Amino acid sequence: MIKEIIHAQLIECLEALGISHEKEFSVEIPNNTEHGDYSSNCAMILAKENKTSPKVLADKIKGALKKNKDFKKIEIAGPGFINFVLSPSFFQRIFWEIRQAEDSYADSEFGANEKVLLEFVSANPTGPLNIVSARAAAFGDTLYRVMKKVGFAPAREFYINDAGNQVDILAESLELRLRELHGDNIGEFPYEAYHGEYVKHLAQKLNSTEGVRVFMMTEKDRIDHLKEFALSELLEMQRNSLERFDVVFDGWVSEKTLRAEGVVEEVLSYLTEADCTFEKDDAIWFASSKYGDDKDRVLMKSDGSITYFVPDLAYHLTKLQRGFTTLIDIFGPDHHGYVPRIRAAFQALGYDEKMLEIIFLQQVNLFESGERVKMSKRAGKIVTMDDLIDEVGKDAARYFFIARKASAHLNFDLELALKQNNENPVYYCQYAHARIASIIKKAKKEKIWPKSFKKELLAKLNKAEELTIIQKLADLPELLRLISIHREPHRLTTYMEELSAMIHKYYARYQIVNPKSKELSQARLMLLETAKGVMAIVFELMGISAPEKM
RNA sequence: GCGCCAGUAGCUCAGCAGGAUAGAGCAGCAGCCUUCUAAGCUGCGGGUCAGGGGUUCGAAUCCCUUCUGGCGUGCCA
Repeated sequence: MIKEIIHAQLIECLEALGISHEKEFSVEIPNNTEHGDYSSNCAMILAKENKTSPKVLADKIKGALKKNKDFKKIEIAGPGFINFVLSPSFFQRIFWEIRQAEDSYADSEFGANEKVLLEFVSANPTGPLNIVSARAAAFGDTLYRVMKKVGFAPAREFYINDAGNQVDILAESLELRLRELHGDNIGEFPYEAYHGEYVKHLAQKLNSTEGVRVFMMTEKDRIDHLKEFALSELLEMQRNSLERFDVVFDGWVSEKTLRAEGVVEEVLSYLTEADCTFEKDDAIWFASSKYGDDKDRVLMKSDGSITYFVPDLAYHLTKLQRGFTTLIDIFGPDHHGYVPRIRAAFQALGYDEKMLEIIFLQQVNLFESGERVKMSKRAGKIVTMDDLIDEVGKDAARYFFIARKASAHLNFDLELALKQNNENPVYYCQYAHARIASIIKKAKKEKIWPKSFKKELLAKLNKAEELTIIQKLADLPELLRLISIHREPHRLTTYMEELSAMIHKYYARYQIVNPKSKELSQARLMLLETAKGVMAIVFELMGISAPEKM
C-alpha cells in the first residue's frame, strides 16, 4: 500500500513537471537499508523517452517532491535511483489505517469475483493418502484461502477416480485378502495387486460384519459389492485425513457418477462433431497431434472400454459449464505428459485453452538415514499423510509443504522431519505470536492496558524497529495480490519469518510493559496488538494455528 | 532420441515480475536469562548463483548453448 502511494505521488509529480512517463517504472523496498525505505528507478527508466540523463531527471523530481512532508529525506544514488526515507508520521498514519481494518485488513476486491476452480489431491481412492497428496492439499488449500481473501470466487474440488482399472484391481486385492482370512491358500500375492496393510484391515472389517455371506453372492455381484465397500471406506479415510489437515473440499466429483450421467458419450460426440476423431486398430482415437500433442490418443480402447482421458475431459467441461472461467489443476510431476492432450481437446472443441492452467508440484523425495525411500502404493510401502500428521503435527506439516515453491523438488528426510521440533521455523513464527499474547496478558495484569488506544499514542512510535514493523505490516496486501496472481503460496512463509524476526528483535531490545512510563508502554502495546492481529490473519491463510501460549 | 522441471553457502531452500554490497533457517564457533516465555537475541566464519556465450546503463534473474540430476514419453490412471 505504501508503494502505491509513492508511485501515485511520483506520477502526479511527473505530470506537474510535464515529464513523459510512457514506460512502467517501479517502486521497491531496497535490499540495503542505506538506500532508504523505498526506492524508485523512474529516472533511469524514463530518461530515454525524455531525451535526458537519469541524474538530471532525478534531480528535477527530487526538487519537486522536496516540499512533501511524507518524505523525510530524498536522495539520488547510484546510476539514478531516487531513494526515499519516509517520515515517521507517514508510517504512523498507515499504521492507524491497518489498525482500523482489524480482521478485514488486506481484504480486497482485486480478484473481481472471478470464478476460479482449484482441483487438487484427486488421488486414486485405492489407498490412504500419501505425503505427495499432503503437499498438494496444503498448497491448494492455501492458494484457495489467499485467492478468497483478495476477492476471487474460488472453489476447491476433488475428482474421484472411482471407475476404471485401478478400482478393479483394488476389489480383486480385497477378495484375495478375504479368502486368506478364510484359510484359502491364495498362493503368492500378485505383483499388480495392492499390497498395503490397509487392504487386510478392510478384509477384516468386512469379514466381521458380513462373514461368509460375501462368498454366497455371484461372482459379479461380489466384485461390485467389494468395490463399493472398499471405495466408500477408503474415500472416508481420505476425507478424514484431509479434515485433520484442515482441508475441506467444496465439491467431490465422482468419475463413476459422471459416466452414469452419460457425459462420456456426450464428449465423444462433441469430438466427433469437431471432426477430430478416427478409427484405427479397432480403437477410436483423438487426433490430438493436430493441436500440438506429440501423438494421437486413444479415446475408446479396442475392447470397447473408455480411457481415463474421456471422463476427465468431460469433468473439465462441466467446470466450464458451471461458470468457472479459470481452471487451475494442481498435478503431481508424473502427469505432465498428460497436459498437451487436454489442451488439444480444449482447442478442438473451441474453448480458450488459456482458461486452463496447470500447476505441477514436483515430487517429494523421502529419505531415511540418508537413503532414498522409494514409495509405491502397489507394493504397500508408503508413508501416509496420517503418519505425518501424527508425527510432526498439522501445523508443522502444512508449513513445511507450503514453504517451498511448487516447482522445487522437496527432499524430506523422515528422521529429520520427525525430530523437528524447536528447529522448525513454524515454531519460530508461532512463538512470536505467543510472546505478544503473553505481553498483553502481563499488561492487563499490571493495569497498563487501556480501554481503548488513543490516536495520540501514535507519535511515540518512532524507533527504527517500530517503523520497520509497520512497513512490514503495510506490505501484506500487495504480497497477497502477488501470491494470488502468480500462484505462489510459499511466499507467505517468507513473510511470516521476516515479520517474526522483527518481533523477536523488538522484544529483545525494548521493554514493552513498563509501569514507569505508561503511555510509551501503551503505544508499544498498540503496535504489538496490531502485529499479532496481522500474524493471525496470515496463520489463518496458511491453515496454521496462532497459539496464545507455547 | 524428444518433452517438462531443477542446479544459488557444508545441508534445506528464498531471491527469477532485470536494479545498488546475493539472503534466511539449520549445522559450526564466540557471547547474552535477579525485566514482559532463552522455542529468543547479539557477533563471527562460510558463495566462480553448474560452465560458456549474448542482450543493456545494469543479469542469479531475459535469450542461446553445453553439462549434471529428476520425471515423463501406455489401448495405466
